[in-house]
Amino acid sequence: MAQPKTPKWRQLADRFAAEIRSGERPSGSTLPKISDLAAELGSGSETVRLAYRALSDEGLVVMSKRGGTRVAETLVKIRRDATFRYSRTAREAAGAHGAFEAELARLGLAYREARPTRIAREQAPARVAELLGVDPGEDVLVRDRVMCADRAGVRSDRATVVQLATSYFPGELAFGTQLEADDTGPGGSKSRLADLGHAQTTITEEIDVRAPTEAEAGALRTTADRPVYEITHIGRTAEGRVVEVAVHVMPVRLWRLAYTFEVDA
Amino acid sequence: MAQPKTPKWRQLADRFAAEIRSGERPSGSTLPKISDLAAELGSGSETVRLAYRALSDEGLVVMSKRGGTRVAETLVKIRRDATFRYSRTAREAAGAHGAFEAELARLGLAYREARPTRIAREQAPARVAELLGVDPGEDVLVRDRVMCADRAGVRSDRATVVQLATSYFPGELAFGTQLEADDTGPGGSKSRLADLGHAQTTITEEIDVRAPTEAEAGALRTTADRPVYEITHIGRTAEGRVVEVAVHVMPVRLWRLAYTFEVDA
DNA sequence: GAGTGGTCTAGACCACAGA
DNA sequence: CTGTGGTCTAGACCACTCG
Repeated sequence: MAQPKTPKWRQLADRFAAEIRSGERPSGSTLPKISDLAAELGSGSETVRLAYRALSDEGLVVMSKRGGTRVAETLVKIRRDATFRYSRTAREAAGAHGAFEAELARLGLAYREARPTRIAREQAPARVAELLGVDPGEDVLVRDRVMCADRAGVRSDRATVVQLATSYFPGELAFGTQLEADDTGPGGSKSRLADLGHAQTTITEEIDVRAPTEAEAGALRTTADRPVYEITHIGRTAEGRVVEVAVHVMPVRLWRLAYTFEVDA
Repeated sequence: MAQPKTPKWRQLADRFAAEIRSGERPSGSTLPKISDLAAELGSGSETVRLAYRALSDEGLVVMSKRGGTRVAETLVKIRRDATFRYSRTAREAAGAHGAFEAELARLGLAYREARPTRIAREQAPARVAELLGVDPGEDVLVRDRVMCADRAGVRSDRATVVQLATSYFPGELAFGTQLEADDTGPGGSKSRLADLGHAQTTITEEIDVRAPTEAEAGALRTTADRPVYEITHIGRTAEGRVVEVAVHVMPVRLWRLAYTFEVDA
């Protein structure tokens, strides 16, 4: 039976993972620095780094350039439940980012945006333009957010960036409406779109995992070799018209996704 | 603005990706072998390997130990639409794996199982037992499949393993029924469960991305550093009882996922 | 500014799959 | 069996970031 040998870095990562999960290495404690551990084990530093990187991808440790490698404070991934998130009642119940904020709060984290939402009229990427059914050269409304989660009292420039979210709306529907305002009010842009007579009733989300672009890696403070989710969210009205396309990019190591739906028996 | 320098291996990967997508390097053509290219570029072999690995993760090339590195025959990922997949009509329309087979056919691939479905009465993993609401020590019905996709005329031991699928059913419902048969008939196990009065009406799927276990890496013919999707599928009856939990493990590089659902406006 | 992880080279050796 | 990719060491140098 094709059973490849377990690489040494994997074994090392598994050993540390066990120590972390057993509580032997508590949250916040520092792991040996790469060069020291390599010397101690008689391994190359690259081997140790691969082990640490695997732990980082699993969300067990956080690596930083000066601070060394530490056991993560939050050992569980953020859960994103796409189904309930988008019902109007849920959206308007607890503020604009209700479901998301509640989920973060459960992990002891606070939601924040890294900078004000960027609102612009510009061309959409080709794939988005096609989905929206607009001409590739035509301007659409773009709302672009950088979403963070901090532990209380953490300096803002050290916060964890958890998601990049860019929404696209057809100009015909959105220009000159409250969708161009900084604050879109209770329930957010989806509720305003509904108020304008373009309520989204059918949502399709496509999930892909890929390497981040250079810009994404920078914004998410991750590296080119750590994969990200790319979720393309497509909102359709009852008539089947696409009124919103949103692209969410988020590091795989921070998130777990969930979908609930009904089927005919 | 934090803009990390693009690593050399990324630049090299991007160059090849462009050449592949432009058609300059046609499907099936062989890339220079790692050691040659490294010598030609004056780089270390590891750098070239990282570039090739990134291309492989993106599904653009296939690396094999003797055959070298070739441009992939199938440049698109397999799409898995979870929503339509599970309606009874869709399931029974085109054979047991209707939606999946149709999707593969669109890519010029044929569906096959690597070995007969393994059917056993045994303990479920702790997490699954909890979801099913059975005692951790209690036996449940396990159906375990290894799913492949081949191009026509490919030797069976060379086929691409695309998914490991393990379903768990409470013994109380499943033991002694057709769910233990090799062939569960039209519509598969979900339809049989429905015939027994336990139709699934609400489906929850949780998606995670993680490193494969050693056994999974072997079965999927992938390596420990390439991530896999782990989809936990939970089927509930109208009364809210969990009657099936299935765990699907599949290489991230081969798949793209899609969900469609209705929301209240 | 100092110290950490990150990238890269150079090259030995290993393990697996294909001709 | 042979040649390919895969793993690993050793060590130089780079770049980021936190104190």
